[in-house]
Amino acid sequence: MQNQTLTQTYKYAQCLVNIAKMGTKTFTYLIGDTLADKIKIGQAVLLPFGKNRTISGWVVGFTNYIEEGIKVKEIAEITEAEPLFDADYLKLLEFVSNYYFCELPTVLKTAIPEKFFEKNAKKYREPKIKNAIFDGIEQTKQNTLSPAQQKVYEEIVRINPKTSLLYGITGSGKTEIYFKLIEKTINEGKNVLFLAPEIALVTQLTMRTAEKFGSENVGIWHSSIGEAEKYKVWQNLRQDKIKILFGARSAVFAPLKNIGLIIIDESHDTSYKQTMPAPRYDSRLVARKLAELHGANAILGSATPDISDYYEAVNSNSLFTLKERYQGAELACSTVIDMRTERFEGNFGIFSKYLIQRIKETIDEGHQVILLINRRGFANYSQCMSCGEVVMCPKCAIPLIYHKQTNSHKCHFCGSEIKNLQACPTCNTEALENFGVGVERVEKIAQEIFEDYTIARFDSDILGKKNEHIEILNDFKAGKINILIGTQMIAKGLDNKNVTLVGVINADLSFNLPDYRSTERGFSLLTQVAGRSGRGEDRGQVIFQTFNSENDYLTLAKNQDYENFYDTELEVRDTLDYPPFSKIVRVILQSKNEFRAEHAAVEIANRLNSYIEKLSLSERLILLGPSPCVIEKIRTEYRFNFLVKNKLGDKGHFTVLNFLKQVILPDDIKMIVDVDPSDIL
DNA sequence: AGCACGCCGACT
DNA sequence: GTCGGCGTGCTC
Repeated sequence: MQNQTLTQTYKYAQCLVNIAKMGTKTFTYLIGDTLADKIKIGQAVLLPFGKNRTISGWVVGFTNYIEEGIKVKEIAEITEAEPLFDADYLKLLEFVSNYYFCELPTVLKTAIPEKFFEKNAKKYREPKIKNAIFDGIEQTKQNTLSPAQQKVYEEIVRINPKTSLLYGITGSGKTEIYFKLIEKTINEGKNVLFLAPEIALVTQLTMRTAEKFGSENVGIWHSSIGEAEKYKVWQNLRQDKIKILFGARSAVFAPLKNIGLIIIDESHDTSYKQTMPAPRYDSRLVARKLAELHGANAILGSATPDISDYYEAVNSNSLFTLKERYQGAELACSTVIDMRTERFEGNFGIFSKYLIQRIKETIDEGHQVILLINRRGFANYSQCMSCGEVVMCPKCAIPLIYHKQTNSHKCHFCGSEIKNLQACPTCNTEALENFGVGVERVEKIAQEIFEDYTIARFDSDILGKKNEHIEILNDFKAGKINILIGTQMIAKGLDNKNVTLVGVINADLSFNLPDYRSTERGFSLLTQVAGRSGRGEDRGQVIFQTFNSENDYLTLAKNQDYENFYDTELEVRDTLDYPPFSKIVRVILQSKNEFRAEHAAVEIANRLNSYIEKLSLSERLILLGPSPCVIEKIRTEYRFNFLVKNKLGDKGHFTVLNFLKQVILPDDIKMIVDVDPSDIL
């Protein structure tokens, strides 16, 4: 890519055009005399295109060379005085485009506010923005670090790896270390990017940071920030007016300047990876690339690190460990309750006698309870007691799940909803029964058992109502709610010192998905939710209910023993050639026609296989499949997939992608390439 | 994405 | 003969 300061010596600009189907192809335009010293990389421009058409585009390079037979046109005008991004930023987008197998304009669309894509960029009006979350915030004094925190902080500074992994058990006070590092970075005159896995956590952290560093220095960037505000923040970032930027996944693309430190909190969280739509990027990897471009440091922090991150840290002397809880709190003690014994003794309910007793005792002592049931809705599936059919989504190959709150059957994949379903869709008999346990059923039964206590539910179905989830969390923190029942959403970030009991209604749910990462996710979820208990002065307890008390992973989660979990899991990954011993590229072929999807998958997999054989790379590029996806149909599209396990690093990666690049498919078959997939359902 | 060019069927 | 169907291909 050409140096943007040398524009005067170039006659032509290479431009990306704002037309999705044109892909990454660039078009060469003449730079007119009036624009000669103004056009830089990242400039938004209007371009004459075809007959009688003007479209918007972006300058991505310069040249003096014109291919034969091409009649160049001249750039019509500049739509934004300042360039939107610089050459380094473009490198970041190109990295995403190349590594994640998607066109550059697709990456650009994810990265850049919509405002910059409007057909004929209109005059920009100053948006009215009220930063409500900063209201009433005043700067407060710094907290001091505990000796353990101080030691880790000093180690990180001394060893100074490009990427560090801060492994600290739940409640060990990783945030205090982040703040100390932020302070150091800012004192050195550099800026900080702070990523958190979801918006609620971003908001919490932003408030804490604004208190410490002043709200004028802090910015926010995530998908719920309005377009007008994003535009404004973008300009502020380009003018280097923001020192600390907080955000979720997409914030890696915010044009923060002069970055000295990138923090990725709860780095094990799968929401850092975008699965739909393309670009299917992992913001953790992009963040590391960004750090490299800025010469910055990156810090990953987690109580349950991603297996691959931990492996890498162990093998590169960049692992930093916090093993004690902050301010002397102890880890919760754990109890496993075997629900088979419970049934044998005549209790067929979803609450064990012990859990019921402990819930009552805990609340009567003035403490609070969290119950985890990792399943939305009321039940697991609805079955007709007349014909035996399970009610399925009309578009997807998964059961519809009854939701009591809305009196509807919902598909948890495509979101389609059937209201007030009385009779079986197959035989039309009114004999539907709900089987299995979801969060709504737990709520209903809890209301019956604990009728004197206040109970609230917290799951993604209440997120629709604007502020309800914030209100519930505030009420819970204020002690107005005795029992909070929720899905995995309650496992993240809740820091309520009065919670001393966490009950996991069905600990088995987390381990049994047909996916190589399901044990990792299950262990992480159980450890994280256990970490919500006993964060104050009083020791906490976690109760795991299970039908499979011999499950080794449950025992490891019970003991909150990440290191042993890591050793166990690493061995499994090694034998099966899964990450970190390989990198995975997943290829999905989908079509409304089942046979054609399957045929395409078989065809492409076969051709890829012989391609790999021809290059004598079969030992290190291992194909798995093709086979129907675990979820065989989504939104009426049939899905087949195969995996490529790559043990050859970048060379293997681009060998596979280069092969896939030249695959041509008919319109009715789509190919989805998911690099480093977060699940393989 | 648009828009032109192009090569076959049914109409005044 | 010619009006118009939308398949194919190009746009710096």
